Amino acid sequence: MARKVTSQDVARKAGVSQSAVSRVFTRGASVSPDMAARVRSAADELGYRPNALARGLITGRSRIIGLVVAYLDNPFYPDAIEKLSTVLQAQGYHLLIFTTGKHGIDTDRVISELLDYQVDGIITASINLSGELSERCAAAGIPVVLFNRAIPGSGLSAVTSDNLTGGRKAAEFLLAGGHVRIAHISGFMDASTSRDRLAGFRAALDRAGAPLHALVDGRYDRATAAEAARDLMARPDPPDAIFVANDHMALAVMDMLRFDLGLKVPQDVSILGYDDVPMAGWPAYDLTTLRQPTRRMVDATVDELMAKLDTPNRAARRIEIDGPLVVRTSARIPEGYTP
Amino acid sequence: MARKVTSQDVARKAGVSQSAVSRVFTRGASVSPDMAARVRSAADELGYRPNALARGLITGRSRIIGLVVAYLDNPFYPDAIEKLSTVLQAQGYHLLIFTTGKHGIDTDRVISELLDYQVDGIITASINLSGELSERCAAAGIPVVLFNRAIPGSGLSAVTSDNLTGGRKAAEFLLAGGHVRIAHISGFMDASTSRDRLAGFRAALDRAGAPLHALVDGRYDRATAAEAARDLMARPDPPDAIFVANDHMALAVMDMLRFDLGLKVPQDVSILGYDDVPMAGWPAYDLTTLRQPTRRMVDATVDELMAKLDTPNRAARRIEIDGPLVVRTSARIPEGYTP
DNA sequence: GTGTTATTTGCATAGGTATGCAGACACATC
DNA sequence: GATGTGTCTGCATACCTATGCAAATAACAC
Repeated sequence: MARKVTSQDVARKAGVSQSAVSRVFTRGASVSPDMAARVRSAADELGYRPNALARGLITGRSRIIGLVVAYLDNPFYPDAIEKLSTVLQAQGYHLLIFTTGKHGIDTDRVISELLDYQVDGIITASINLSGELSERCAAAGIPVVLFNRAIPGSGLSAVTSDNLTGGRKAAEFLLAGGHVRIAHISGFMDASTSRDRLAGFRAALDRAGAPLHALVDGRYDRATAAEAARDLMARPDPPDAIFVANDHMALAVMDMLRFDLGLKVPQDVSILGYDDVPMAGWPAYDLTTLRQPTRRMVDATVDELMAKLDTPNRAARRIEIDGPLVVRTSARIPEGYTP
Repeated sequence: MARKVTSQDVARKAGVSQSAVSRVFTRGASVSPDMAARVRSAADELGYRPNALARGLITGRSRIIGLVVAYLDNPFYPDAIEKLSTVLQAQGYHLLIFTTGKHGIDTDRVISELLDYQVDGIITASINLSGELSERCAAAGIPVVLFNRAIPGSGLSAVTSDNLTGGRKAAEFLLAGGHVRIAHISGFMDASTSRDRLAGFRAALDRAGAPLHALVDGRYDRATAAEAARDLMARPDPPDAIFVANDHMALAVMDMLRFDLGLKVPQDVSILGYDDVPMAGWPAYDLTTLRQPTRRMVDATVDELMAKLDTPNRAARRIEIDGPLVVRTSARIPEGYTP
């Protein structure tokens, strides 16, 4: 186990001071070309690289971003995380993962650990951290950006798709398709995402004078959503269309309808999802769904985080990114429909 | 932005030395109950927690594990990562993510960054890091465990399922089912995982005197695998069974067979996968597959890493975990089959 | 009382880097 | 030659915590 090579070692070898070595590796510092060359050659020879921990300690910037995530079984998140990591990496930041477990237990402990590592910023995904998150992070001066969720009144920046509009588009598409008993399987109601999708959906139905035929909470969980679908179809007046709050549940619903209940999609029931995860495009499902533009959401998240890092007291921003309805075959297509 | 509260502040407030504060937060250090109480109360009041960076700097242990990952679109990985993170978190470690991109570009840069952060250990997943990884990490004294891949002769510990046996079980099941033209769509051959699955598969066929009817490289990629399947079926003598090297590809193959070619699974072709990802159990696919026991693989990975942390010059271990064949309906079930 | 051992505490330093400050130097200007 | 301007460089210190060492205290036996 070779002893770690430090800037001292390099300095000695190059016959300069430790400060000089440091300056060579700090961009924006004043160094003569001659010295830079000497130092770099010595550093290469010894295999020296600055210690990120020591650097973070003194600069007060760790270049670590905490990512808090509850679960990864909805494939929307792995995709987003991969992109997040790549984009941040290109800017010299890295993601430190914190998992809260499905039921958001131990939020308190997670936040503490997050702060222990002196993270420069925090991104949360698939998660609802209570008010204490915002307070403690604000107290520590750490910027937070919520990804795919918003907490109104929390003073935290948030990036989502335009869920209200998405909900509206869903309703309009189903109405145009001539559906009359339109149901919704929602995500849990503590999530702004669920509330907004429902609100937009409901508003558009109202505007058309159509009732929301039924509303069930699917809790963003496959099993729950499948049960909800079974219950809906067992009613005396089953729906002829179901808007499901995300693809992950929508696929479970389709499985339930087709394989357990022997129904045809979309002939018997139209299904609409939300997210456009890769599987939605697979022929076995071919799910009509509202796309969340992951790429743009990720870029916006990182931009917002970087902006907050540069400008500490910047006001929180609420960023909503519009995504298209991706028409496939799981929902009846209105006559003469053009996108 | 509140100034950071340090052990000095706590010491002052509690009327003790900084060392005392440190000792209270270092388990195994000698402190009187009286002082511990005083310090803790002062710390709570000020909201003090030890700075992990400073601590890492002096102890030489950052409690950060680097996770190197190429891609997350195969759902086997998000699942594993979530579990890895949870298990490590319980032991006071956290995962710092490094993505290499699909084509393993920039491996060199990734390793450098990894070392910059003074990670205590490294776990790689879905990735083939060349010999330089092992060399540089060995030089720096950082333990490495490969997850779901092995590099023979590299001297690195590796945890996989028992791929040889898995391949064998696949062949035996297909043979018992009476198949005679048995093909394989493999992963890329740089991966030990692919090679072992194929080797086990081939060995069992040989032993039974059956030929491997066809072999194509699917590169662990959906599109490539689907094309491979199309090509196979376009031959004058198409296979009656295909063993696909992972579920991710197997599902694409099933889609291709059923929706593009109008074939029936398993009546026209039997399909076998590998992994048992959640989707394999969904009724739309109901894929017969070899389970990789994620939970046990993750536990073994973490155990091995911790062991290497405790015993620096420990010999590398190669851990293979047996998983069952999960029989569903995508492959013909042999007469009188019992598991 | 002395002596012995165990426990607790503070002092001082180390760990690896960044940076304010002042000195050194070169060069130009008058 | 004196003064000013600008560029480099080294010194010394700070960031925050852990820990070896020695001093102080306590506990105990005789």
